[in-house]
Amino acid sequence: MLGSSEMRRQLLRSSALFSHLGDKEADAILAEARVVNYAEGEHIFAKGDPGNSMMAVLKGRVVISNPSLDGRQLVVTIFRESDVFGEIALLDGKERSADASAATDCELLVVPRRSLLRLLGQQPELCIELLVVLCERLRRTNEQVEDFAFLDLEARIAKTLLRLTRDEKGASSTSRLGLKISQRALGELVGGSRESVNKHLQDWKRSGIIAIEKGSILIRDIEALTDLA
Amino acid sequence: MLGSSEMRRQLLRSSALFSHLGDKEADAILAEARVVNYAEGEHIFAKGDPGNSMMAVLKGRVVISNPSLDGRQLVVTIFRESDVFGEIALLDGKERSADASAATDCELLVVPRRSLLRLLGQQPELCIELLVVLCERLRRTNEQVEDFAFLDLEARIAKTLLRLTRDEKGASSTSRLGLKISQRALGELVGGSRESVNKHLQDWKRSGIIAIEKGSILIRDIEALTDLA
DNA sequence: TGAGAGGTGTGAGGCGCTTCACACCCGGTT
DNA sequence: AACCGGGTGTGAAGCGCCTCACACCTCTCA
Repeated sequence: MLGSSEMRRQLLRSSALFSHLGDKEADAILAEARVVNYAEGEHIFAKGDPGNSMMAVLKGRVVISNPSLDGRQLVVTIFRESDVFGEIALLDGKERSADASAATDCELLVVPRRSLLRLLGQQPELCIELLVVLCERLRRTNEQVEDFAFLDLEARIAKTLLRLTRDEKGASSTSRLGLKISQRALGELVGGSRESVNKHLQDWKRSGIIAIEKGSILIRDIEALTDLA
Repeated sequence: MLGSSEMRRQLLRSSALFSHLGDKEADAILAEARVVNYAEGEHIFAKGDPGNSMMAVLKGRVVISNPSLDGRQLVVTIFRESDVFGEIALLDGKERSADASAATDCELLVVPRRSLLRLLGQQPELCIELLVVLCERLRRTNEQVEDFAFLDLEARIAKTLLRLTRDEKGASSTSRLGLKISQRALGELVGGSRESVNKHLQDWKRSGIIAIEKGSILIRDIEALTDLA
């Protein structure tokens, strides 16, 4: 469905998890995986669904979020090209632990549970690779707990602002540190209300730490932000 | 150092992670692991230390906690017999991500990094077992993030009170749901101040949900607590 | 052209939690 | 005996963040 088998292998290897795979191993996975497209805003899976597959992002952005009882959302992560997600439910066979939906139009490689489990048994390489992915995930989540426990809203906003710009501009090293995100979305990332986010941004604008233009945020003083976080 | 090799294998298999190992595999690990004792309150490792080993708890309790800049502590987990910890730093070769210290006198099996990595490559079984352990860890931590983001202090206290009693009395099914823990320690578990914890406990005492006697907490109305959480 | 939707800016009021301060009780130490 | 440290109970003051309420702006769409 996607050109020559060599091209398809390259596609697979673009994901961190599969990057070290040999041709044979790659083909084994590709034989059982499907490519699926989602439109912006579309629902991928919901917390509580049975988790019988794992996904790799080939193109676009995927938002992982947690719904609260009263309808609020906490955005836990945003995955992009070459990231893998949905491994947890797949590995332990339980329910999905969060919602996933498409932040932009996107293209996912879907690996079914049975296939991956079998491959894991056969390929220690892959298994260890997956261990590393889970470790990173765990470190990140631990840090999130810490942040909620110790940092106030201002510090959390500063921190995620810095993280977002690093992520964003990491590849395309645009000199200007701009960031296009709605304040409501920022609120869902840091676990705060839209209004509070706005107030802190205004404070920072007044102190010259950031500038706001045309719905995007420019960071003028990284030092100051780093101090706050 | 610990009797017959058969006894030592049994010891090793008492840990969830190693329970499915064959004799040969068990011996391979035992050949490279050491048993170490720590006294109550003793330091095991600190956040930031190089992480070149993994531990299995043979006896006693180990507290995993995160220090904040201003000296506060957040207790992340308490590990007990048959639990394994310290795998993260071991696997990715980075620093330890939290503090560990002995909550009671305890006995740990210490597996050095190099040994375990080699064994993982050779034993897909063990590798998958470890994946499952990490998944559980990840689910638990995700839930913690959720709790901090959505639940107020009262709900978090209720929840951990329930969890603690379940953990405690799970094995030794004492009919009475008592729990001996200082209110300060409870505060560190839920990310709140000792005073606030006290106030909620008092409220609950007045409503007959719990009783407090001789420094230990009796749960009288599990229903009510569950509702709060 | 006007209506509606979604993003932004801002003030008032209120609740939850922290910090500080202090009093009390108990067990161990000298 | 007097004393101390650690755990507990409680009130006052204050801050951070939330909710609510409302104004304004811009874009899209009929």
